[in-house]
Amino acid sequence: MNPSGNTSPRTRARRAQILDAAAICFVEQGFHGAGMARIAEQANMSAGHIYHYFENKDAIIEAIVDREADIHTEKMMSFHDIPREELAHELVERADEGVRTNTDPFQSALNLEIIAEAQRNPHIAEKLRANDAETRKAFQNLLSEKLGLSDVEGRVELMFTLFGGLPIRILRNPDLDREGLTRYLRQVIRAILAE
Amino acid sequence: MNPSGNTSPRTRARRAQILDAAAICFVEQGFHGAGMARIAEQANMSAGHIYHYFENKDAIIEAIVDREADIHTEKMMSFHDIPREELAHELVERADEGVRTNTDPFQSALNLEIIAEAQRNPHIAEKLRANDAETRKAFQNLLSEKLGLSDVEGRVELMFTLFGGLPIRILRNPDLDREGLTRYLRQVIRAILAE
DNA sequence: CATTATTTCGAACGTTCGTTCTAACAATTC
DNA sequence: GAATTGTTAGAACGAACGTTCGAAATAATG
Repeated sequence: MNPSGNTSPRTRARRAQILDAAAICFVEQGFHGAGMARIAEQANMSAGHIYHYFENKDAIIEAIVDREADIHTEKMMSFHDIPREELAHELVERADEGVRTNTDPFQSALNLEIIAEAQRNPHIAEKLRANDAETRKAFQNLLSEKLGLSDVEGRVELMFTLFGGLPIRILRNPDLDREGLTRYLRQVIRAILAE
Repeated sequence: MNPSGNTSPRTRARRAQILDAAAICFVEQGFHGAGMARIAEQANMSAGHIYHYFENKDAIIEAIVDREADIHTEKMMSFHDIPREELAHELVERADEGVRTNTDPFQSALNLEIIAEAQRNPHIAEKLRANDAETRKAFQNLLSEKLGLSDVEGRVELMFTLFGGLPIRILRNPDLDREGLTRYLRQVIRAILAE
C-alpha cells in the first residue's frame, strides 16, 4: 500500500521505468514544466497509476536526484581501486571521460535541472550537499593518502569547479572545442597534482 | 498601448520596478514557481497592471536575461580600458571580484535560474549564446592583441569554465573557503596567461 | 470646473495541473 | 472456478495559474 515499502523486482522495475520517463520529460520541459500526464505517456502507463509507486511528483524528483547522486558517488569511488603508482597518470588520462560526461547533452541538462531545483527545494539541496561532501572527502583522501599531497581541499575544490562548470560552458557555447579543452584541462590537472 | 513601444522615464522606471521584483521572486521560487500575483505583490502593484508594461510572463524573464547580459558585457568590456602593461597583473588581481560576484547568493541563484530556463527556451538560449560569443571574442582579443598570446580560444574557455562553475560549487558546498579558492584561482590564471 | 486621457485595480475566465477515486481487468490462490 | 489480491485506466475534482477586462481612481488638458 505504501509506495516506498514494496521492493519486489516488479515494483523496482516499474519505479525505474517511471524514473527513466520522468528524467526525459524533466530534461525536455523542466521539473515544473513537465506534467504528470506527459510523464505517464512517456512511461506507457496512466497518470493516476504513477501514484502507486511514488507518493507525489516531488518524490519522483527526489528519487531521480538520489539515483544521479549514487551514480556520481560510484564513479568517484572507482578511483580508489587504482594502484597508487598509476593514480596521477590515470587522473590525467580520465579527463576526457569527465569532459564527455559533463558535456553530454542529456546528462548535463539533467544536472543543471537538479541544480536549479536545489535552489528552492531544501531536501534536494541537502542531498546535493551530502553527496558533494562525501565525494569531496573521498577525493581529498585519495590525493593526500595515495599521492601524499598537502592542501588537498583547495586542489579538489579547483578540480570540482572545473568539471562542474562544463555543463554551463557547453550550454553557452555549443560549438566548444571539446578536444582542445580536454588538452588544456589535462595540463591544469597535472599542475594541480604537482605544485 | 504597446508595452514595448513606450519609453518615457515613468514607463522605464515602472518596468525596472517590475524586473527587480520579478528577479527576487524568480530567485526565491524559480521562473515557473513564482506566480504573477506574487511578483505583483513584490512590485507593489496589481497583477493585471503588469501587463501594461510586459506582454506576458515570458517577456519579463527575457528582459531580465537582457539586463543581466548587459551587465555581464559591460563588466567584460571594462578590461579594455586597462593599459597593456598592467593587464596581466590586473586580471590576476581581479580574481577575487570574480569569485565574489559568482558566489553571491542572489546573483548566482539568478544565473543558475537563467541557465536552467535556457535549456528549454530557445529565445533565452540564443541570448545567452550571443552574449557568450560577444564576451568570449572580446576577451580573446584582449589576450591576443594586448598580451600577444597564442591559442587564446583554449585559455579563455578555461577561465570562463572556472568562473562559470563557481555558482554550482557554492551551492554544493556552501562552506567553501572562498579566500583559499581565490588564491588557487589566481595561480591558475597566472599559469593560463603564461604558458 | 468639465473633459479627456492615463493609470490602477481586482474580480472573473478559461486552462492546466497534481492528485484522488472508482471500477474494470489480470493474476494468483485455494 | 470462485475468491482474493494486485494492477491498470481514465474520468473527475479542487486548486492555482496566466491572462483579460471593465470600471474606478487619478492626472492632464482646455
